[in-house]
Amino acid sequence: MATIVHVAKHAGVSTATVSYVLSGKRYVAPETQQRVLDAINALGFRPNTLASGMRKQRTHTVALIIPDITNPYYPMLARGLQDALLAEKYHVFLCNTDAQRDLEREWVNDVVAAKVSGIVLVAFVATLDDIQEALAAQIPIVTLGERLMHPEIDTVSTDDTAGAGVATASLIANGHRHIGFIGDTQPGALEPRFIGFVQALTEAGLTVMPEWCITGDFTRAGGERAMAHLLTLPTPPTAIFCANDLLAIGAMNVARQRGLRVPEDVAIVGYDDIDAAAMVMPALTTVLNPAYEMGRTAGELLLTRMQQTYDGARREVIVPHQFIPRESS
Amino acid sequence: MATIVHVAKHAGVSTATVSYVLSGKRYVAPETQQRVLDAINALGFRPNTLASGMRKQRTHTVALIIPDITNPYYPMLARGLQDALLAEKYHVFLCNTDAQRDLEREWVNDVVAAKVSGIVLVAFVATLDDIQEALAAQIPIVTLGERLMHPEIDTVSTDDTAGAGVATASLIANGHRHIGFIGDTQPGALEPRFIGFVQALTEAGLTVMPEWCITGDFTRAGGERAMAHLLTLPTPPTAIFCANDLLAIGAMNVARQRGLRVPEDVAIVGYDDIDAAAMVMPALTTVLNPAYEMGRTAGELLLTRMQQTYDGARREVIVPHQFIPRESS
DNA sequence: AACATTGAGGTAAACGATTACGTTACTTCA
DNA sequence: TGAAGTAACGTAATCGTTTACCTCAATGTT
Repeated sequence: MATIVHVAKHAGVSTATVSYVLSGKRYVAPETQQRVLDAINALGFRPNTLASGMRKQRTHTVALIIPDITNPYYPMLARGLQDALLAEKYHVFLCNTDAQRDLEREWVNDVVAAKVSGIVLVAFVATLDDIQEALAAQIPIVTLGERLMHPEIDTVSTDDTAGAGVATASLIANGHRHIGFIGDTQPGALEPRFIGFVQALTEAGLTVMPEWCITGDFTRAGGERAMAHLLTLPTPPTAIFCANDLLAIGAMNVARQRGLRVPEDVAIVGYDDIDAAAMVMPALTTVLNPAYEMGRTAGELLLTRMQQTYDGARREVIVPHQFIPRESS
Repeated sequence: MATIVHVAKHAGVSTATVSYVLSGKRYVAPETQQRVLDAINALGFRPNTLASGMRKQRTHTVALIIPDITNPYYPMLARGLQDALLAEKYHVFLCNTDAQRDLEREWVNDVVAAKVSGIVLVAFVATLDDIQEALAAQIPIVTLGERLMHPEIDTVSTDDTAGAGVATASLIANGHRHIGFIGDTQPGALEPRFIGFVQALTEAGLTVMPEWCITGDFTRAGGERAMAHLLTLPTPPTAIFCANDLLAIGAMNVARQRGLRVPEDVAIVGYDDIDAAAMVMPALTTVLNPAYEMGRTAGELLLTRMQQTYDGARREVIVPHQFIPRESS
């Protein structure tokens, strides 16, 4: 493999000059530049990123730390991030934490040691304490969601409360008065969707019925169980807002198995707009969780920090949600 | 940040000794070992992977080069790979090629320059010529699918021909005699599924009707178009084998919109078992394309090469498919 | 003519771990 | 008792770039 030394020899200049024509960090006479470029081509030289990373203590790599790439939400996020970074040729490191705190912490420390140039973190349980090393190493971080607040951490998030509000309001606008909820009612990452649901009902002058608000575990099976339970009630709701599409699809399947028509007998709205949402019948009304857009935005924020074109105060960008009416409501 | 020099000073030994207790590559007296370990803890030392990579010309990182992480098949693959590599603490680099040849080539060269320890490649269009640099650099490669044959490249694949055969045979066993195909009938990555289809029909003494074999473009819309076309035929098939689930779901949706019952009026079988397959109604009969298993296997093969516990001849492992009967057939 | 300035590019010290060679102090045994 | 062997560890070159300092010649200034 040709190194910068070989190139320098071949072009009759010093290694410094080669390095400078590559980086453009100082003026090099046009003819000299050409000689160097020719030498590079002739030898098929490729800079050794390791050596360069070692010197600069940065690797032109971004770590994407997420719970699980297998969750249909994250591939989109990953793609958005990559597309944003592509132009500047950053690579991306993929880290699955399974939403476990020790793994989240471990990965952060790991990628700090690996001298990544930036980190995109989807933290489910980590606290500021867990990312101390990254902060100390001055590595730019962007978090998704609002769990981690810090003056030097940019965050991109969605206004899930508003999204859930719009979804619920659409049910109300369709004439429903008995509206249930399947999802997480406890403080946590998905709580805003419950809050938006409650707000929409309250604003419409409707009361929230606790027995219609079921905690499911965000899987299709969870949705099935929750729906089965709701249908045992003397007066089940006529419409249900589910905190994600998996729950909604599970609920819908159970409803139809019991002979109920969707949306005539029971209307169902989901959240996220996963692939399957458009494929089921009836197609699921839902709220698009703009994963791609969030990934891209995170990448853009990160880029400005990594390239030092911005180093001001914390930024928070909120990517708009989008209501997607289909057939299930 | 503490370096190995600090640790050495703190423990009163040389850097060599520190390095050796870390790697275990030569005997160090137990008490000395303990002193070093204590120093490491006291200083919070973490080896600089860049420095080590530079010296060893390997980075303990594996590149996963795939067309598109957004395609629901690949996240599973990625996870399988990661899980296999986790124990040995290899990282994974994610590279999307969009199945474009120049990108495939570019990424291979890129990760070679980045001195990855291994490559998992899902090549759609690349030829041996495109991965020349990786071969020259002696970097272990595992390819998925049988496109790239080379004495030093292990490959893991599935027997799609057999899988398609089983799926088609199940249709025949159910009494169908008029069986159609939606997918790719041309030489290419998914051709084996067509071949398996043809073989199954032939073995059962049935003839393949060209007008029932439609080329779709592997999306749901493609499936819809193909099915719409089939239904214009004077005698449409009573069963259809689709080369992937997206096609099958599209086909199924169109059939039901036209008032046909699935599977009574037309039976449908897909391939891959994507998430949505279990969620649609009726749930789709399909063949599991064992992405996770393939990723894990690829990881295992790679590990043996990277750790030099194997350096023999080319290995090819075929991960078994699995027929998943559900409601659509 | 003496000095300052500018343009172009060279020198060599980092960066932090690995490892091929040594070295030193004990044992062992003829 | 001295040569050979061994246990335990140290020295310093090396990997390939980057970049803080220099250097040198040519030009400009008074």
